[in-house]
Amino acid sequence: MAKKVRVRFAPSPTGGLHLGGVRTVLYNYLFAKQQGGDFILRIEDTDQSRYVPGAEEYIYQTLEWCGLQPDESPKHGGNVGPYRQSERKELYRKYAEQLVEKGVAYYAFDTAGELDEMRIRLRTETNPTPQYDHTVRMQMRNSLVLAKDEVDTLLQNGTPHVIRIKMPEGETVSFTDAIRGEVSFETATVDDKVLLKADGMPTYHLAVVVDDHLMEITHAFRGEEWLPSAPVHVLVWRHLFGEEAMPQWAHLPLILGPSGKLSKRDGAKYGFPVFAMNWNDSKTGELTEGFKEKGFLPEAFVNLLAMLGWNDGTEQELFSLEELVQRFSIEKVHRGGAKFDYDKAKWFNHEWIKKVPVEALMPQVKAVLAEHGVQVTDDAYLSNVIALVKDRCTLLPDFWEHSAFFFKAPVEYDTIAVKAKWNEEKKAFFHSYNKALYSVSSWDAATLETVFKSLAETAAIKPGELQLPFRIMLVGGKFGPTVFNIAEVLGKKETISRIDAALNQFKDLR
RNA sequence: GCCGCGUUCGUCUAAGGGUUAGGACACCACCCUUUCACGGUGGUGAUACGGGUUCGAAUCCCGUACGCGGUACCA
Repeated sequence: MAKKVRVRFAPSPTGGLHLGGVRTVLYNYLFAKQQGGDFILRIEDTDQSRYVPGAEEYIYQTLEWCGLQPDESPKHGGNVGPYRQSERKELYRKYAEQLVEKGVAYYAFDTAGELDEMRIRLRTETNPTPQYDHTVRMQMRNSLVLAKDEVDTLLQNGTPHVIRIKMPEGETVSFTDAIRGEVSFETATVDDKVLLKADGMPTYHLAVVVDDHLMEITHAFRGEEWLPSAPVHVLVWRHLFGEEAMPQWAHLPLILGPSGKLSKRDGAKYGFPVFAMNWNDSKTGELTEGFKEKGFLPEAFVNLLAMLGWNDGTEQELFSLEELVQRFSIEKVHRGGAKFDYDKAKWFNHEWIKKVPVEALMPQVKAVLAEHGVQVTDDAYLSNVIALVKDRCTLLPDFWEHSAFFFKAPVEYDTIAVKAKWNEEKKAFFHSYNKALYSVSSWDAATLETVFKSLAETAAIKPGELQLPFRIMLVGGKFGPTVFNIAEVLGKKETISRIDAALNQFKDLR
């Protein structure tokens, strides 16, 4: 029987989650749920200097907003915790030392200064960034060159040191990536990466292997930026737990901005968000806008992210999270990076606003209106309004522009537009229409239109000539849904009062 | 520099030896609508380049170019 599928998303809490990060979460989540497996959130906070307060909480909130809840995490608990690497610190050293004993890793006592010195000394035109690798390690201060008793003394004296992996020289390390197929590296081209830092914390390279093993991770999906260090991870797996126990790797393509790599700067420059939610950096005081606050629906956000680098082979583009869980396949994820297109993103949101039921939009539309000082008390009224205008809204804040007149009677009118069509006959028509409205049998768009048209006929005016003035009376300008629908939603009292008010405004028009 | 990964309309992508290279966004035109949108119909528009393999190549192989990533006691 196959092992239960377990995947993880392992961010470091250093800031907001951008598009690529959330998409990595999404693909992990989709795969786990489809396979009936577990989705684990592990916090990789091994670099204390980069830790940003609030970043972890931000991650939970983002996942919650997107509907991608982990089964296990520092917050949700689980059987293989702790899920924060800083709290697992003590457990990594023994694995690193195990590697030293096997002769595949070594102690290195070089100071930061000595490292710098080496990099400067060896720097040439054709080798601008010398690495700590097989060509230089024998010139450095480490347990490979120092006598054993000297090393022991240094260790006993608590001399600061790291543990580095000893990359073999003439070997080819290869593995199968679920997206890219067989990938291979010459070990001689990879440097002796630090596995355990001087402060006792593991680097990513050690922690990812140890934790994936201890947490029984079966599939490891991560960004393509990790591909170059994959051979290190394969080797650590081989020596610690056996390569056959290694998770199935998949390196996801990167999401690019309009000018290459996607950055916060792109967002500022091109006017679109790159983070899932607003991120307020406590260090810089800088606010980076999020998709949520920009007015995206989580359904749309998830949908557009899923389609950025994956497609099921059909022409379907609109998928709910449930459908994605059903249809997702890691093999169909693309190899190439995808440039993010904000226009397309907005299209997804528009489609989802149209698709989602009115009730689901109520709280969010209320919030939008509240920002403009409108407190909605009548839910039934709001629901009618939303039903009438939702198809016209691309982002949530658009609801204001498209429905403000339902909550505030016009104060200014597009009199220029009225003027062209205004005369005494029409004025008379509206007086009589308004009168008729008092006693109309049923207040619905169809009836209002019938009465409107029959009165127009009596007055011998083409209804079309009257609709524009009517519209302007109700909303103030040349916009909005069908005018009779507006009147229906507005209600009898309000409609009549708006006609009166407008007639009063138009009386000097000539 | 070196290592790795990529490359189909402007963008996201389909087609994985035989298709007039399909769809979506954006753009343009027309239609609908006596408002503004939505919507509908149609259009412009792509296999990076050069070799090879093959009866036949977007698809397989090699090279080149370009892009991206990595090259930290960061993840």
